[in-house]
Amino acid sequence: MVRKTKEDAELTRKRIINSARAVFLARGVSRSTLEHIAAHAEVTRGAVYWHFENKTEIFHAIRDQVFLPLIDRMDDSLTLASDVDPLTQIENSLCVTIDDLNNNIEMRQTYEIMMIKCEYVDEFSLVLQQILNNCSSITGKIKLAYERAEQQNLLSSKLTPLALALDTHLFFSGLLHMWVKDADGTMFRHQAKDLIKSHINLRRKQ
Amino acid sequence: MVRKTKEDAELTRKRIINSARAVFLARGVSRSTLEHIAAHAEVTRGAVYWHFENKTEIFHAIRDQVFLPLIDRMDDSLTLASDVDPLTQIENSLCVTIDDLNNNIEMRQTYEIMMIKCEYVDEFSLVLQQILNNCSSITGKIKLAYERAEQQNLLSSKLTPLALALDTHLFFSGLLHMWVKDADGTMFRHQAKDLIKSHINLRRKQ
DNA sequence: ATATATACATACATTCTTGTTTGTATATAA
DNA sequence: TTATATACAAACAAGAATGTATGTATATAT
Repeated sequence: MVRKTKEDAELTRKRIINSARAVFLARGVSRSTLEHIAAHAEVTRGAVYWHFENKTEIFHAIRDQVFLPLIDRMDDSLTLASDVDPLTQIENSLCVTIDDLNNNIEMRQTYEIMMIKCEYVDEFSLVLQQILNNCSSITGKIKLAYERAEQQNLLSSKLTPLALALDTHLFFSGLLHMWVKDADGTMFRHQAKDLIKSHINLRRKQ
Repeated sequence: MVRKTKEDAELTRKRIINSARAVFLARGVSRSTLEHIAAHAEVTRGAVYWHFENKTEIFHAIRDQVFLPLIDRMDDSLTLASDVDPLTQIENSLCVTIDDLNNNIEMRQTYEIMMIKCEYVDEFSLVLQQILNNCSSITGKIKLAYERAEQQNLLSSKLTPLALALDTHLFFSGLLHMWVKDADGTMFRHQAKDLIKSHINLRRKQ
């Protein structure tokens, strides 16, 4: 029972990726073997080696599946014209990400893998650079929103839009890390949106 | 040349720990073998197995060496009576941690290992719980400082001390993560203290 | 209809890594 | 002074994990 149709093969590929995500999450990337992944996908390592060169390539496939679309959406929600004020726009874009984490299992698992089930050495260390690049990109978008807020006289503080954006970005970065670590949800997950609201309210005039 | 004196043995133990830190940093915890660590310490695995049961125990030794004293100091700088105002006290305690990271190589390397060179699965997953516990402890201390600031009418906002403390903690958590990832220092390390100042200034009246 | 490339499964060889066991020189206790 | 425990080194055994090589049934192209 071999030589499937192209659609079958593509399905196998996706099953391998999904299995790898589950295995990475349960055992960590390093301790996950291609045999584990293959077994979970109900194929042999032969199939895995056919579709991927090695474990690293599977890792990147998982990452790209979640993060490539994510960046675009983050961009959109901060850049697109909107009827709400810029501060609410920032608040919403952060909340949307939290919603995504809550609703999208693949995204939640991928975040967890990237944050606490992966060691950034050797082939993985270049991912760190990508993360830093995304950060400055996102910070830039937030800064633009704060500049609009400043023009509309919505800000309470004398901080520059850049300083506000960096502070917001660091806040959200910390929130995401804690969100992931707080698996039972009692400490951060249940109040994540409230924390975002407070963070933005701190900037609002009055 | 065996059977050293007790002082020699303790020295060997410390050399193993220091070597493990270096090896963990370079190769990640998972890819570091006891042979790597032993070779770096210029001993054999026999010595490693004499002093430690396995790699996990070395990991915890490294962690304890840095984090046990750290918690106390963080406590002190926030709780002890001081002549500066509470907001400056918070600011200083955060800056001190940044100074520590800059000056204390062991601490810097340990942070880097814990944050991006370790997978929190199996035996390591209970560390996550410890981290969360530390977080709520630190947040509690910051909250107390904000309460004093509120009593002294130093705060600009209508946020509760708890909300302010959580926001500060998440900000600092994000800053530490970015500080570690920003290895060349161009993005966060060089302006870490300014970011802290801005964060606190946002809370100051006027 | 036949040839070929595809999509795997199976088998093999090699390298790591670990844990344990054994050996041993020497501080140290008695 | 002798016995014993200490602080390792060295050797051993076993299992994992990886990559590759080989086999093969069947879509698909010609």
